[in-house]
Amino acid sequence: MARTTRTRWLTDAERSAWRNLSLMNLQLVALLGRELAEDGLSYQDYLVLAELGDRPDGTARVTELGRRLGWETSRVSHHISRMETRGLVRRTKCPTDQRGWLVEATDDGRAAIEAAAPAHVATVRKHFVDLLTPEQLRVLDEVATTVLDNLPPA
Amino acid sequence: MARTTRTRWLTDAERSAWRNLSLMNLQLVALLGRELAEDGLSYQDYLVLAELGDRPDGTARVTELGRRLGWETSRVSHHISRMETRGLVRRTKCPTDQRGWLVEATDDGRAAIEAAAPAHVATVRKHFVDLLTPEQLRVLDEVATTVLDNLPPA
DNA sequence: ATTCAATGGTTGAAACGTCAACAACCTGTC
DNA sequence: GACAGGTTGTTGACGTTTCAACCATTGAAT
Repeated sequence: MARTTRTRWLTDAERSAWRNLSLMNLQLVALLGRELAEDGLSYQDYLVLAELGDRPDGTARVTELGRRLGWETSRVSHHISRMETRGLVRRTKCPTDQRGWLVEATDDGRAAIEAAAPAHVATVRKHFVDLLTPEQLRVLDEVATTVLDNLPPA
Repeated sequence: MARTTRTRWLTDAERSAWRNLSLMNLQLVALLGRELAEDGLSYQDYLVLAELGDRPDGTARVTELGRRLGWETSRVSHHISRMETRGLVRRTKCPTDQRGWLVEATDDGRAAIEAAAPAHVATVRKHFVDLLTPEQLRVLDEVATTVLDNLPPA
């Protein structure tokens, strides 16, 4: 920003919105994580397994997982390694690109997310979705999309 | 949830809202963190220093900091220790409760956040606040407050 | 005064995330 | 076909976060 421009500080309403939204996210994720722990999964495990489950062939490239989850590639790689150690997922060489790997859930992985999903979804409903009107949900999605579309390319 | 109740899965709109909101938060925090790194602070450092700066006497109890930031006490303790090592904050025994500590920013800490704040706020504006209408911000705050108020006590 | 549950905070170990460096492969161009 | 530059993913080091165990102090009840 230009040195000569005086900083436009945030108004109380602006600060409050950003702060409360962050706090909300933090607390919800923490809650969901504690819940999932009872089923032997972390929230991150759940996200990965859910993403794999969404795909027609049940596999995803490492980079693609990263893009979907908003994780750096390195983070994906480390996390997949840990999940692999625990027998939740498996890596196979990508047939069409020799640099790449396909990640897929093992039977144990599929069983784990199937066991955890109902309680997880129920919690998302109880503490988030069902507290809001369709209109509020629409605005949230709209806002998030707007912000995401305006992020710097990197 | 009752075993007999069939799971009400999320609709696409509900999934999208939750997913995009989380993604938005993740990306914004990452962006702000990279920004602040140029001024030698992490996003977490910034939050702590900002919170201290908000207080009339410039001090806060460890637990109080945790409540405001949504951090577990242990996390606060560890983080304050690291910041103390770097000379950004200082602990003093709480005069009214011998168990407690008061955290306060050092001169270096105050200088650091003052140096970082303008660019930080500008980024929050550019990539969040200024992209949204007052009405959208109002809904965000309203939603976050609703959700936070309905969290389980723990 | 003594006990006892609750609170405030710290610690160490383990899981997690980021960063920079790197190796392997792909793609286009000459 | 060889080179240049970009892409894919891994690794190790290091900082961060969680979890459980723990100690000291407080406040309330007896």
